[in-house]
Amino acid sequence: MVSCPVRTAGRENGSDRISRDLSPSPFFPDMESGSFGRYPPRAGSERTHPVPLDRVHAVQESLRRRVRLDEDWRGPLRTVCGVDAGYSPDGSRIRAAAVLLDYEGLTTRESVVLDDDVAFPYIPGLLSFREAPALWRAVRGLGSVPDVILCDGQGIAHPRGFGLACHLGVILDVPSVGVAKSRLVGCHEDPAPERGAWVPLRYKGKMVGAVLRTRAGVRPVYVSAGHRMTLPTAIALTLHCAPAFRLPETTRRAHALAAWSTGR
DNA sequence: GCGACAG
DNA sequence: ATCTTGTCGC
Repeated sequence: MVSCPVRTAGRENGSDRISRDLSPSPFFPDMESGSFGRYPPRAGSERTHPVPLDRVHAVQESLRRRVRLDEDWRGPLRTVCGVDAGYSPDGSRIRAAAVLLDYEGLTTRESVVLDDDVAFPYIPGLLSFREAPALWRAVRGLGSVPDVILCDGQGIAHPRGFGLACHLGVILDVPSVGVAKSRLVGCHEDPAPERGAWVPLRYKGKMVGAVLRTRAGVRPVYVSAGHRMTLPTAIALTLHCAPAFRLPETTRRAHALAAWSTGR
């Protein structure tokens, strides 16, 4: 892949902000960047195309066929990547952050932060079309390919079995896990109050994920496999990455970098 | 028709 | 997601 000039900026948290290869994602053939306009529409008379749900759903169904729900570890995990997105106050710009941590110790190795125009509205079930393009660029800007990516959103616990974690995992072909803060679909009981307790998240008669307690007495998180992943491994990874707080360190650090109020 | 609805 | 400080409780 052709790489753009290496750009380094900022030094917040002592983290690198290196951005390589800022090319746009090629995974939206029918919907090149801007085909829906920018969101929200700029004051004046900028037109935004209505989202053709049938076509977008078709793209999800198509990509869903590439999801693999088995593991493919090439040895022990060495790195875990956290990704998250934040928005400008007026909602017109999206900031994507990718942070690479050492799996053991969870120390930060490097991070990439970049901004882009928002080109898709927020629609439950279509979050990945709004955030994946920018997150994809951020992850590809890292100096090395992560062994696994933890996403702030659902994996297969999704209306069409293709949440943000699946989308990112597939287009990057990297194992991924979805760790969402709230439920999108499915039913479940309350997991026991202790850390590590979990109950199945069921949807349409299938177990699509787990409602996992990462911290005693605190609201659980919704874990589901994204790509090249199994639920047991997803749960173990989540617990490993969330040793002290409700959310995984991966997500917490990516969030700190992507939050608009902080940073730039 | 009436809710629900990742971030 | 974002607008926003202190405050009640373990």
